[in-house]
Amino acid sequence: MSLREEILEVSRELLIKEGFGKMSMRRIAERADVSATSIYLYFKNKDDLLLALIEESIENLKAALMEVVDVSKGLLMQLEDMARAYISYALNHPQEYEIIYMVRPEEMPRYPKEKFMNIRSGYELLAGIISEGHAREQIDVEDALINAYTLWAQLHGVVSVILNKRLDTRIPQEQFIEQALENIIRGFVLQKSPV
Amino acid sequence: MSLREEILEVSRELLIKEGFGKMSMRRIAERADVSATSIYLYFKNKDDLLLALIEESIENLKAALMEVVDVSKGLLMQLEDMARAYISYALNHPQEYEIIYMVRPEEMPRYPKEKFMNIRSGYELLAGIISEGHAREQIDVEDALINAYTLWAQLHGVVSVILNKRLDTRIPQEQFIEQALENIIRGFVLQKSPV
DNA sequence: ATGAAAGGTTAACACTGTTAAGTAAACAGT
DNA sequence: ACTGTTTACTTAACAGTGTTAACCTTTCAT
Repeated sequence: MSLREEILEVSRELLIKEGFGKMSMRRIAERADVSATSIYLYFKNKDDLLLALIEESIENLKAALMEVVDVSKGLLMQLEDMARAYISYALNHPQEYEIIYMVRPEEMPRYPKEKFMNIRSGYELLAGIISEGHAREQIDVEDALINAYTLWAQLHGVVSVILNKRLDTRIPQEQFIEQALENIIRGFVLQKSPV
Repeated sequence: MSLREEILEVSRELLIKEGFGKMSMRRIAERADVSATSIYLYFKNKDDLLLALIEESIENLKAALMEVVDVSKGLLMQLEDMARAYISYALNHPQEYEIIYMVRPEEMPRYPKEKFMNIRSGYELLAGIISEGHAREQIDVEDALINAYTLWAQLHGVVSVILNKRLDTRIPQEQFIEQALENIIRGFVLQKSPV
């Protein structure tokens, strides 16, 4: 295993087990048994390293979504499955999920859009399914890509509130998720033109 | 103006004008013309100061929502107005909005739930309106509070995607917002039992 | 007048990301 | 076999961070 790969592995482990706050260059270096500056031989800076982790996380998230894709199932069912898979992944891998939304383009001007475009590719998967649903005339949406984004955004909001511990203690998490899913799917799917 | 108030004011100005990254204790102190350690006379630590700013921001956000409340308007219209007000506030005061979701309870164990409960009071406003709509039988929801949270979560997701610059460059922001609003409101409002 | 409290200060600790300069081993060309 | 260069790494240092301990003054109450 190359040092670059080891740094990535150690970083990810540190991130997951100890949290983002503990993921410092020196700590990573220590666990990889090299000096802190060696990291800079393989990553331009911490954001660059973070970005590599983000890309891995996006891949994992995408893989988790892909797993539940089942074209035989019909659009509505498929969307719900994906939405549930999205939420499950986020709640089961909180740190991995959260770094995806942690690094900002404006805070790392050295990395222009291209990298973030790549990151966005997760949306394409969703857009593809929506498009397919449209083609099969199960749904009537103006623009599959926009709807993929709104769906994604809504799901992100739901998991974000939970992960940020902003959910009222009076509300059971399960019930919140079910209600949110119901609202989101309904709001999306009823674009189906009345046949 | 007390030093405590001045620290808050300077912090807010620094946060808004220079961004969260530039808001360091020493910089705040410099602008308030005191030593950095003086801040600790009025705030236990940086998170405590941040929490005070968050509370102010929540108040501002709530005030912005209150402004558009118009009970003569009917539930659907009112919800849409509030949703738009929420998005507008977030986009027009990005730094103020973002710190609301920045500090985490688990990262500041010294502040237990009580403070965050207070922060949550913004949701109550929304829940109130939904309850009222329910009372007037304009809507049939099982639990107004849960629905207030799901609505809030979805709105947060929408602004979050925009503020985090995760929106695909192919998608015009305006169009994204309109589509999201449409989906969110529809998903929520069609719980109205068919009369 | 004396003691205590209020409201500040300076110095220091243990961190952080990052850069510059240096070293030691491996390799290539003549 | 002796060069010169590249590769992979290190140490030392800079400038910054949040935070604590210890120390001054000034104000105030008894």
